[in-house]
Amino acid sequence: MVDGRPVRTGRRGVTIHDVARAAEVSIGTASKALNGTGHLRQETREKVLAKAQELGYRPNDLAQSLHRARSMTVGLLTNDSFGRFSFPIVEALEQKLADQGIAVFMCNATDDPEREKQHVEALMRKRIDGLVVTARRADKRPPIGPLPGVPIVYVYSQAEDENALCLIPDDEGGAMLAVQHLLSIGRRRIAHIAGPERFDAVRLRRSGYVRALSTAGISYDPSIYLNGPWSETWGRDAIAQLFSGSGPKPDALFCDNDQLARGASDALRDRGIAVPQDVAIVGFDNWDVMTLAARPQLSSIDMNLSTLGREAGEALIAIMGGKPMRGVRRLPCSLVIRESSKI
Amino acid sequence: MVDGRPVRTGRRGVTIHDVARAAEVSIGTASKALNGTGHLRQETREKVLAKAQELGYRPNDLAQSLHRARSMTVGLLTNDSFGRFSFPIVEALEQKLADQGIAVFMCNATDDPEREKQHVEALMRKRIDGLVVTARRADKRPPIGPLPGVPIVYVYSQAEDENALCLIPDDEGGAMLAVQHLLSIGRRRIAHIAGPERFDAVRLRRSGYVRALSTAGISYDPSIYLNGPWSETWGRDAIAQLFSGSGPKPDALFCDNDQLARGASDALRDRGIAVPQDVAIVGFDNWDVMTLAARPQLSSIDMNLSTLGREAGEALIAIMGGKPMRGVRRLPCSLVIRESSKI
DNA sequence: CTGAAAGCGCTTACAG
DNA sequence: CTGAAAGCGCTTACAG
Repeated sequence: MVDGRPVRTGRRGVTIHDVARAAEVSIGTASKALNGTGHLRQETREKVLAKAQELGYRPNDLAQSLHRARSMTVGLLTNDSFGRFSFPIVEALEQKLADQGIAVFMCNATDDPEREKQHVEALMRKRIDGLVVTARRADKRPPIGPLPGVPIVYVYSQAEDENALCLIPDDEGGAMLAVQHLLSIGRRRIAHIAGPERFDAVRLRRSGYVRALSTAGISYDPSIYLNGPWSETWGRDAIAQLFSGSGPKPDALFCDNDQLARGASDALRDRGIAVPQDVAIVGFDNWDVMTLAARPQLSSIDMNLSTLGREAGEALIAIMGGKPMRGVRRLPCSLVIRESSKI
Repeated sequence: MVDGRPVRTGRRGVTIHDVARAAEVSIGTASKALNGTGHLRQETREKVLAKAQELGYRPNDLAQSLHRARSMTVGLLTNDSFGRFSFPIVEALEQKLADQGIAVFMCNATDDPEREKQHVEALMRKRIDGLVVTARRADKRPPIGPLPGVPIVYVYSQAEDENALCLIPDDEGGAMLAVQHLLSIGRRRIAHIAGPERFDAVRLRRSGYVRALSTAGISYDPSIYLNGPWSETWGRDAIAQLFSGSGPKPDALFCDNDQLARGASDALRDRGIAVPQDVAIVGFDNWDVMTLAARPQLSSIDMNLSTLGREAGEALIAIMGGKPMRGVRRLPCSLVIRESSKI
């Protein structure tokens, strides 16, 4: 009890009023003590803190946000049916933001523009401070914004939005890494088992493949560049195409993902062709489920999705802090060498 | 302009004051019109709505939540490094909640108890209405709560918390489905390539395997029950163990996941043993990346993770609505038959 | 050093 | 049918 009134904590939980009453100060003073602001006697400050602790006081972020310009929340809009790619991005992003005391609303629109619109609307009502958009897409996506006062960062997704920042892997550079590596181990006839051409990434990787070859003085041979779906099955079928004819056979494969590489590797094994002795292989994604299970284990290009997520978080924080950023930023991939391309 | 004052929308966006001023009513009336509450003249209501639309008014959920008992947000705490399992759950859960106008805060604690504690603390300050905890774990996890006033649902995760609701797949039933199916196609010597024994799920599946066999009058033979890691490599190694000796060979395999099944299938192929003619296979997880790429495609047990996520959402909504639920609920798995166990 | 008061954006009895 | 006022839980000038 304090001055006759019980120190009650209403049905709705303990508020700053309860703390102030218990510490026998005004709520203004309690607020200052709790936030470490203003000039207070050390004694007062400690008393308030002690009472708050005792009562199990938890400040109400909703009330705070009403004053501060910022809600300390951001939205994360995803469209990815391939959770596999977004997961590392989202994980790193969330961690980065959580470290700064920023909470993340997750919204999955599963490629439905109507759901997407509703999500954005709901996020705006929640007064998010920023928005991250991620999605595996064949090509550029329509822009979300502009959202008055809310910066947008696209990650692993590119929008036709010149005012936003886009962070994506450097697909062309990644492909060059792969091909240069194969060249460096002495391969000269490098086939490219590619994904569907409608993907931006596929076209960029093709371009990297061609550039790396031409830099080495090797001209592009369309007969060993093959497009197909993103599956192991297509990887196996591609081997059938490449090795059935009577022409010269490839001595290396660059594959647009690890499933293609795995399929190709299995098909070569079936034909008694040795990897990497007869044919070296480099895949893309560095997906351990594939690379480590294949025999031999597969070299691969890593898109560094965690880095991408982390940098997206850092960029968003910077933008929210008043430092505008825009344009497309391509982050480097890296090469992970395993048995399939050693020696 | 209205009565001399410009209809300005402050730096912080347009508020209900702006709408009220534009519609020439009080903010109380504006509020009622906007919410469809109270008794208003049709004309007034429409005028307010029109002005709100015109000004691009978006109600501030933060302010609303201060009044209503509910913030219309829930927390989602994950600990899953295998994003693969949580993704379908989380996706279905989020969709279910979004349909009810409930937003989801994503928190990944990546198995760090300290991070987990901070996340929970942050969520409480955000005044979440509920919490969902998900994680792939070997065994029961320590309880999060109790959290005053905040119901908790564990999904794909079990806690030593008798006051909470836990939703998990019926592993034992799933295993029985698999084995009964193999029995139904005439197999009698069914090996079980299992995961690590420290997993609750592994012990339960073993029990389902044993029960299904014994119901069919077949006694459990420990020499064809093998534990190992969750990898394709172990699946292949297990085949070496099972088929190298001189004893009778299995005519079917039940594998604790699809990677094991895939590895086993590849190893059988290498030995010239035909699937399903010589050995039929059923895996677990129904993970298309594995089941569809294997030759032949793999039958598998589906844990119906989307259903699990959806039901977790429904349960949480029900509990938040005042209908308490507790205890462990095991949801049925289903069998998906493919070439590896046909005929 | 501390408190009273206004205000963040909204809702909801309560009068009229 | 509409408005004035109190209040949700907190912060922040402004006085004293």
